[in-house]
Amino acid sequence: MNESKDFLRTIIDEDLKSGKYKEIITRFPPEPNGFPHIGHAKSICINFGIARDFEGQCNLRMDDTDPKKEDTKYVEALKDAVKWLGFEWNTKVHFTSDYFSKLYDYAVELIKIDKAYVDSLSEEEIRQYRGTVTQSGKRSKYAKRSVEENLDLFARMKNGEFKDGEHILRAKIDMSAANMKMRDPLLYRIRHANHFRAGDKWCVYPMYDFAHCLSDYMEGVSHSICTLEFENNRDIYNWVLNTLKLELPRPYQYEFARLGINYTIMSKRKLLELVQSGEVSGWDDPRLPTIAGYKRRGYTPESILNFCDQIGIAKANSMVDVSQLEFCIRDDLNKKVPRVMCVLDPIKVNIVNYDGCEKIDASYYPHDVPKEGTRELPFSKDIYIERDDFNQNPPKDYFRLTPEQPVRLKHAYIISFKELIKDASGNIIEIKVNYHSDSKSGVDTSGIKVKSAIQWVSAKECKKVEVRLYNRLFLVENPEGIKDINPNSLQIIKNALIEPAVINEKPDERFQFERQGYFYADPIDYTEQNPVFNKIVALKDSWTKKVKTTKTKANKIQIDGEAAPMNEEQNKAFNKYANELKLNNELANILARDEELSHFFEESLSLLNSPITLANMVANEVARELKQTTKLKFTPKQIAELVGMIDDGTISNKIAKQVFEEMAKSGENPNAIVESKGLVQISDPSKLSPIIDEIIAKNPTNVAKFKEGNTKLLGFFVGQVLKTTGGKANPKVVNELVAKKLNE
RNA sequence: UGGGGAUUCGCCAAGUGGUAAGGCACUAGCUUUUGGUGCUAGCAUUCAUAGGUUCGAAUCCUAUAUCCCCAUCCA
Repeated sequence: MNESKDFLRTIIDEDLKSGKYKEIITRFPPEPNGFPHIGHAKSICINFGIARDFEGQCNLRMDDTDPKKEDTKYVEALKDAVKWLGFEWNTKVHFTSDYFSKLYDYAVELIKIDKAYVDSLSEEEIRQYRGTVTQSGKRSKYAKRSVEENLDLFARMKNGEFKDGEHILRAKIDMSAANMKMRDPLLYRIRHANHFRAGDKWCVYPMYDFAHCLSDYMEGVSHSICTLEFENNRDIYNWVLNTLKLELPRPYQYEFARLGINYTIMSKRKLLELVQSGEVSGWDDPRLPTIAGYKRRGYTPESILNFCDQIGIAKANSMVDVSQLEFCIRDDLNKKVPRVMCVLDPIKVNIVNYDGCEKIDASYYPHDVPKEGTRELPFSKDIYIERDDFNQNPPKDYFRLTPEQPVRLKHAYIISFKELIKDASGNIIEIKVNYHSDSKSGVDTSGIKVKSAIQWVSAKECKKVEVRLYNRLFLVENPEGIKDINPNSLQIIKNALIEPAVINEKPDERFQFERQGYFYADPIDYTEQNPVFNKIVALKDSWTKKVKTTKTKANKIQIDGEAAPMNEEQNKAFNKYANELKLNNELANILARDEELSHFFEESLSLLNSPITLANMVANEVARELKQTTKLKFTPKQIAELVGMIDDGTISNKIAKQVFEEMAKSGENPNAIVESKGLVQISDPSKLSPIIDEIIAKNPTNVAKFKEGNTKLLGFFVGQVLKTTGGKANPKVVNELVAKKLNE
């Protein structure tokens, strides 16, 4: 776990501390209309992880409000994913469809308080009436229907008296709301459809915005965590719960950025397209970012969990590099799985001076993996090695077998090149070599230095296996769909050769094929007759990577637009502030452009003739408060009082900010705050000196660093002094004193 | 275009007025019978840009730029 908390956990911490909730309840609320992918895994980790961390609970809830798209098989896939990742839901799986009758009652409630109405506009008309982002919409004439009529109509909608689309239940909010989502959102639609759980019982189905918040509420959810695209829906979420006047505690919605990974597609719609088009073999195709795909490919739940932990949770749209995921699976498997030898592209090697055969005892694990286990490796005259591990005309720094360079057969002997056998067209079909009988692994007395040890299998005893190599499914970083697909994303090797122990002993399901990567015995297609291995991920490879592209950092140039021109009145004010009062242009500009601020400023100026300090206070501090609240708790007079204390040296700017905050919160007079908290600043060097000396004595390493030229540390020392004096030390004086003392 | 979000290294991401965390990637060196692993070191005088406030700004103020979301009877 990271030491630092993400923003959600920070909020929850505060809510718990403030007593807003006694227990933390979250939920993972997928719609069962597709297979879960690694983006869902992120959400699962967040919701179940938070529940675990705060000793609360997380509900698994199927958000099944659209009977047209949902299906039981997706419910099962979702349950599998949660279980596979190692989380447990509380007692049972929840379904929004279980709440249909309660939801219906809430809708009736809304109608009764005249906050919902049955609209009978056509779909097209509804769209038109909604307006656009820049133009407000207009309300349907049906919004005027009486409560009784609405109640009657809604009941008849439920009873199936109308056709799909004939009527619709809407919230009565505001057709001119700037947030489009609040323009009388749809609550219930008529659907004569069979629901996979509710059957034919219902003819009306609730919309997401109505069902979700209430389902959360009914389950006692405290924190309803969803992705960024629901930010605009938060207003409806709150509106529904508030206008129904539900008892506290109630849930609140928080949004985080969904997961994006480069070279992969995460949209459920596009994933479905890939599956249906046959571009992949199914939802569990190992090239897919679905949980089922990763599982089939051989990823471990631990690696996915770790990945989710590493990428963090934030609100900025982001695209994680696949290498981060690959790191997680390598990192996990490195500690766990046996190393074995498999030759993917075999070339025959004949050891001319070796006769007979022998069994070599070889460890499954390298020296740095603290696990035990060995197998017997048959060795004989005829073996196979990887075609790439021999090179007749090696490039510089090639470590493997060449006509001049011997190589070690991993766990066995060193061999030296003797002769090449080629066919009529010049292709190498066999390499003849000599072995060094005194170079056996572990008891090597030959003194021969080799640069590497390569994998091999004995020709007679090795087993033929099928190996499926996966490359990234897409050619481009940000794929749009089938058009970007990598035609070589799957490579099947039918005749790979593997050492016999893997097949006979089956020491594990996952292996590292030495020097190649991690592989997984396919859980479905693997048979005794035709063993199949999926490549999970390649080992890191700093050899083939040596030919690397150099990247250049382009300096981005930003073109700044211009601020809107000032009107006549603003211009007049600006000139007055800049010329008469001698404010700097920035200050004059800020005040002149904001009517509220300029009024505030002029009023305070009439009480205290200190234009510059006042202007600073108003343009910076007052402006901030104005952004956050509509009604200020303090007056221009109080500001004048506060500025007066700065001007006469009673308090420093730093204290002034502290006092200001207090004043903004309580509305108390600055004088009173300063007095009650004893905030008068300390400017007397004789009082400050001992404190500074103490801090210098306590931080010898920082003093040394400072003397070596790290002048930034001056801020550190000043900060420490301010901290120990509770902000009361006069920073200017401290600054001078510290600088003097440090330079002594 | 109205509204809502976001912007800290190639990619994630801490940080909420007092020395710019960490991970991935990358680059060296050491170790290594995996060109793996491990270890060590190196990777942001600067936080989208420009101003302002402050002894001190990634953090506060102002303006600007760029990206994302919203006009499904989907969720």
